[in-house]
Amino acid sequence: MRSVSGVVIELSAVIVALSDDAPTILLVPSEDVGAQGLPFGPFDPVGDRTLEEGLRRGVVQQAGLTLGYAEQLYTFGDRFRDPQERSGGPRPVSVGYLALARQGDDAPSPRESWTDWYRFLPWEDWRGGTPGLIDSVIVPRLEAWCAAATSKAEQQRRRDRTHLTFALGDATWDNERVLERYELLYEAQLVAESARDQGKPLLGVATGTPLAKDHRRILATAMGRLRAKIKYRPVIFELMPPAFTLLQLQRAAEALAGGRLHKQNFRRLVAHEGLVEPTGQISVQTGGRPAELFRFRRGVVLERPAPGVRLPVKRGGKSS
Amino acid sequence: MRSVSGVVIELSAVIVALSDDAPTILLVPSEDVGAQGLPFGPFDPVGDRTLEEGLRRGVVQQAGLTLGYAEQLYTFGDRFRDPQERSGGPRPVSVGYLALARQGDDAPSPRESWTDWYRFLPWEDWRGGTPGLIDSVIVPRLEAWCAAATSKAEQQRRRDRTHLTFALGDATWDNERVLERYELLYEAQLVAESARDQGKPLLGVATGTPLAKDHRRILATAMGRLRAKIKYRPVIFELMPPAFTLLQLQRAAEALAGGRLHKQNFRRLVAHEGLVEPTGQISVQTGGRPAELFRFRRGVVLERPAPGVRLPVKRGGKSS
DNA sequence: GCTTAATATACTCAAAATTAGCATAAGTTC
DNA sequence: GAACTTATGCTAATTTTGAGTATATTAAGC
Repeated sequence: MRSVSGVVIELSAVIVALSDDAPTILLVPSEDVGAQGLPFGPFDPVGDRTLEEGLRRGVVQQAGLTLGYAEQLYTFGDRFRDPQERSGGPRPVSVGYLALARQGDDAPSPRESWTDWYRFLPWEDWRGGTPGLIDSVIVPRLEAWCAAATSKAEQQRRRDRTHLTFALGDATWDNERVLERYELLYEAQLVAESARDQGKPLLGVATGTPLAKDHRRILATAMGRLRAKIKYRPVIFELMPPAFTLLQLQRAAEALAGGRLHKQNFRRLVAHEGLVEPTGQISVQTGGRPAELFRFRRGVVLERPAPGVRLPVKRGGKSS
Repeated sequence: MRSVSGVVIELSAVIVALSDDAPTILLVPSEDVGAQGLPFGPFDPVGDRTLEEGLRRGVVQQAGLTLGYAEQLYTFGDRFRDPQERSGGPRPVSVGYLALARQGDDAPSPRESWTDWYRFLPWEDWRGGTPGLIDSVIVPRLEAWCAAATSKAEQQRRRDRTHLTFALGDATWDNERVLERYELLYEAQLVAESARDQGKPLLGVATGTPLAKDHRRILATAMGRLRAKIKYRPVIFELMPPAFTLLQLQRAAEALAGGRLHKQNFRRLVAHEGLVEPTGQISVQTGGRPAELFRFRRGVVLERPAPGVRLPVKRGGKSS
């Protein structure tokens, strides 16, 4: 095996916390003009025993934050994922991580900011119904992109992909296909990064706020993974305070999943799975009848094969 | 950001194919004495546009095989994952991939061999009931390992982990926790790699056949991922011939999942989900009533949100 | 040609889970 | 006290699952 030089391994993190009903991510200033980026740092093959250890060290250094839960997401190595590579920089390969933090665990220093993750992927938030952006901008421009294909076969492939990921026709919206949607918008030149990465000017309106390098792609990967994971592992409790009401838990699940849930069924499922146990205390800040406070029941992980919050999606209905 | 040298990126692949009722993986000779290894090659930051492209190029070079389906699994970077690192080698970071091939698509050259993957993780195959190895070797030695913990708290943690992953007590066997089981056995010194990686002699019997470096860990990751994936993506058809009987499909699912399925319910689920369509032809090589031949129905991916083979596990029952 | 064995496939029936509510309880605001 | 919130209990219709039984169609042995 010949040794290859000119590679640099970066470790980047999507650090998620919940602030009221918004899932937020930690961002830092970036070298890219006019864009923020994810916190990241170099992997040190001499000092770091594992990749994850390097990530934790780097995040402490860059953001002054000590991480709790962290899991590896994906390794991003496409050429020119960092536009700087064009001007002769080394080939950066980035190992992306998803990390969860409780809001207020550490106060971020002024250089960092927690930002609603739907600012970058606004089409992913269906809590208030279909996002207007989809009907007004995304669908028309995707249709144009489909029609612009050179061959009939390619046209059909584009249509299938568009319908599948954006739930046109009779397909249903799959909240886990976050990355597929971002990649489609990237190919169809609907996000600012497509033009930027090719060094071309942007045509038309871009959707969502761009991030540095390929960080929006990493965010999309993280969102998809987290949405999948809350269904079979109790990771949502890493984001909750030690005690919470069932409605708070529901709002958290809705914030991550990007859709509304059926309240009575949600509480039935949560209770039935034994995910939580009552603390005996009562919350009075509800604005209505006081609610019982619950805590995560650690024992579930030993009882159920795949403990997570089930998501009884609400379709037509009126009750809240 | 300071540039760090002394890192080498490797791309390794778990290439799975089905041979009769055995899932097999492609292995190549390894520098490690007495062990085979996964095919791998270096990532070339100059020539390879993407990591996956590098993988495909490397696999063609090393194994003469052209890959169909491939997905990234995980990036392995623990120190001393390659024992050679101790003697001053560079720090190897390996991006692991899962790839699927149809048996017979390419004839392997004599240096490679397709080998039953349960040879390396024999405790994962429950098709013939609980593997004898678990009761005879694994459970007794894991119990000794639990008892050997220094503190009561650590003892309890080890017991919980053992019960959860190996389904002792009232826990149920979760066929996706392949990696967790391997890592437990590694920590408990039940696999040859634990001693080898510490440069110590092996105490007692080792379970399963070892592989080079951390390749058994990569295999465990691949097996867990594939077992999860067949349930929500139609990847199993990448391993099947173009036309097959429902029993052949069931045997394939059982081989991957490592357990028996309920025949009547399996066919009901497969038919109900619209995963397959009849070809109109009949297979005569059944040894009984001839079976209808089916093919994968590509349309499903556009209709169902998560099309995959459901696995109606068989518990007590007698009917085959 | 008949029995036995294998496999394929159709159909059933009870239990469990899900969906989509209604109804009532217990507070706050004006 | 009326109107409005939110919490929580309960239910009826439907769908899905689990675990079969029953029957069909072939091959092999005698």
